[in-house]
Amino acid sequence: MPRQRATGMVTIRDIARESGFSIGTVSIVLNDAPLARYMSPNTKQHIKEVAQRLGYSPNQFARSLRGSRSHTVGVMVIDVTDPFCTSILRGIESSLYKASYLSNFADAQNDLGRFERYLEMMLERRVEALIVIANWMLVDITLLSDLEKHRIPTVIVARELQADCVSSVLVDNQAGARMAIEHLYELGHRDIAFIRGPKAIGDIELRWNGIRSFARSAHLKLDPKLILEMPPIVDTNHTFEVAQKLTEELIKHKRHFSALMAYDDIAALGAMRALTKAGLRIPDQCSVVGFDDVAPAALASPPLTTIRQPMETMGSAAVEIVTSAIKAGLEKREFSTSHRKLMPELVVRQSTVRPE
Amino acid sequence: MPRQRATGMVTIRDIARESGFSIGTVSIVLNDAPLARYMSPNTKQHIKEVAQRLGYSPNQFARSLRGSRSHTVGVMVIDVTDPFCTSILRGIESSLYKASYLSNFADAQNDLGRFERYLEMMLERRVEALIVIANWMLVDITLLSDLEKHRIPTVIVARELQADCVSSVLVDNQAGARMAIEHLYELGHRDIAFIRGPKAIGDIELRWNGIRSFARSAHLKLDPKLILEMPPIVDTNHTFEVAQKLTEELIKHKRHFSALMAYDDIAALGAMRALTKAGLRIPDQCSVVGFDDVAPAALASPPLTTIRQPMETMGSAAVEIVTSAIKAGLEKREFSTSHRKLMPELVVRQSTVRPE
DNA sequence: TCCCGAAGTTCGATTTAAATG
DNA sequence: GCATTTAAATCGAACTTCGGG
Repeated sequence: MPRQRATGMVTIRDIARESGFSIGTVSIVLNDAPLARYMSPNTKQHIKEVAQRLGYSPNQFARSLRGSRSHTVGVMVIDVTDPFCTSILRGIESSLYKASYLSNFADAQNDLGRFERYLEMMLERRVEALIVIANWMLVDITLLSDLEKHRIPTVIVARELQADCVSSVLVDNQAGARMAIEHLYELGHRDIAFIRGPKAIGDIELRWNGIRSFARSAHLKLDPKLILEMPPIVDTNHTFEVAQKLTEELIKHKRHFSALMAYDDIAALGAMRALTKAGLRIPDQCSVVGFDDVAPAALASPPLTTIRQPMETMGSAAVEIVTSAIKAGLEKREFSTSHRKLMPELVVRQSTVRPE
Repeated sequence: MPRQRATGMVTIRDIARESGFSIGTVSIVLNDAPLARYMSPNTKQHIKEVAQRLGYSPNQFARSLRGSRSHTVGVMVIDVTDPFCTSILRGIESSLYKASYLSNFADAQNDLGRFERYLEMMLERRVEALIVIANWMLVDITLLSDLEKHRIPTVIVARELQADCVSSVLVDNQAGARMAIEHLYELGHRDIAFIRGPKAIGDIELRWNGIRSFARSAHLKLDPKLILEMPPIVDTNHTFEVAQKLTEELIKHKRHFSALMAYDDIAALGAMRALTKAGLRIPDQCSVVGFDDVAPAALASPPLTTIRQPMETMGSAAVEIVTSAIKAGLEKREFSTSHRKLMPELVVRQSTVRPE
């Protein structure tokens, strides 16, 4: 009785039978293995043709089982809905593609339970590395031990992490914030309001540090009455509304300020809404600066001046780290974790202008 | 010489050796296979303990090779950077998670070459189904034959597709457009400008049809001078600018209109920029309506009235279709492709108001 | 000895048929 | 014969070894 296969897939056996050569020969030819050097061009040509004709596509399960490589990298996004995360994702996928890796994808949806379950699933599938695109969600440390145990190279993008067994890629938040306030200062603004981000998030605190350090060096006084504090824990879905509320209060109290700087773009857009609703014209009556350069920033009216995080580059950097770690692992070399800090960039658009 | 393993993973063999039972027994116990019914509770207990202690995690490659199931679904996004696509993606991932599938992810980046290469990679990895999240990019028909050949259930989300071997999920574009214009009409608008989408995209033409059919039924005259046509092929990255330009021209020609309706949110935001720059107040001097309800729509000032596509639901529907198709395949039942059309919803925000 | 190709082993888990007390 | 357990075949590809000309 002829072999019966459940799947309609054509295997190396079929190629062998059809071409009249043995399985081994076919394997050698199709993989261009060293031994293929000694094979007659006719044989090679013929086998390749048959493979092409039958639409042969090697079974990765078999291959992976044998070689214990999956050619797959796990990519965990804390929130796919966040444009910041997706820009990084774009960079990651782009680089993975060039390196011929495919990704196992997971959207943690800001939920720690999901995060852990997905981690298990990725481990089961033997991903060769893991890239986590963070946002505000605090990533638990158990993650680290799990991965360390299995010797899977891991990178976290967009989050400062003290742990030493996980690599990281992030922007220089402090420098970025400094660039933003410096921009306002050079335009001539002295009465600047701030929306200060949630203190629970280390990265965002760094932005505040950048502001303070510039203020000190420029002898600029920061008026505490102009500093709006976001609650320590904010669901990112509410950033906009909370920022809007804070700004509305500020306006209601008739504080004077000629510019406003927010810890991220969404908060800046929330502030813009409050200003617009109050009848204030941007930028003539109030300049606004954000941080991130997320897509909606450029779509606002007026378009938002902001600090751009090189999101695609961050994604690519993460891939570079894991691919070299994988290579090192294959060659049994040691590979130490790396922590890359990239420079942001000031993008001047129409929401900032010299004060009247 | 004892067995030497490259990976540090513990296998079923280790459990067998450590527990003193055979490989088969261990497998039966750990999988709760039918035969496990006849096994002594002591044996089961013991084996499970050993597995637990050694931290056994079955090798999915081996499992998949044997069972020819990957428990993986391919998800191809034409553009991850598009917030419309990511909302659908959220729905897909959410449902896949519930069904215990993991996804192989690919971002085609609006590039047909990539699309095809990714298709190959997914085939190699034996995804059990494929979900494509479309946008404007025209998906080639070779895709279909490829998948049909391999009997992999496929769904396209957000695109009308004539082919019968691929399922589809999309919104009722015609009804949606009708809801939008009806909203303006009921507010009292009679001089309505339109930004009409690229004609090359069938779905978007349907929106225009919806408008025309309503106009006919309500005896509303559509002034050709108020109809702005997008060029037939627009890179989505330029939708905003092109829409802005068109609107600026309209304003320059001093045409009178009290409302403007765009074929999607990004175009609507482009129009809003043109209006704002011209000093026109929204909505007092001009109401604006979009389509999609993509994130930036709610963040604009004023927030945009629009037609919401149930994006997450669309993603879930796609997963439902493929999971039942997979189930049918396993049970060797026939499963016909389905084409689901979902209803959009009018979301009234502050960009529309009764005309002065 | 050189070249080409065949045969058999391995990877880890599942499952069937068979063997043990 | 029955209740338990196990050896052996299988999945598909890759690599090592071996043999014929």
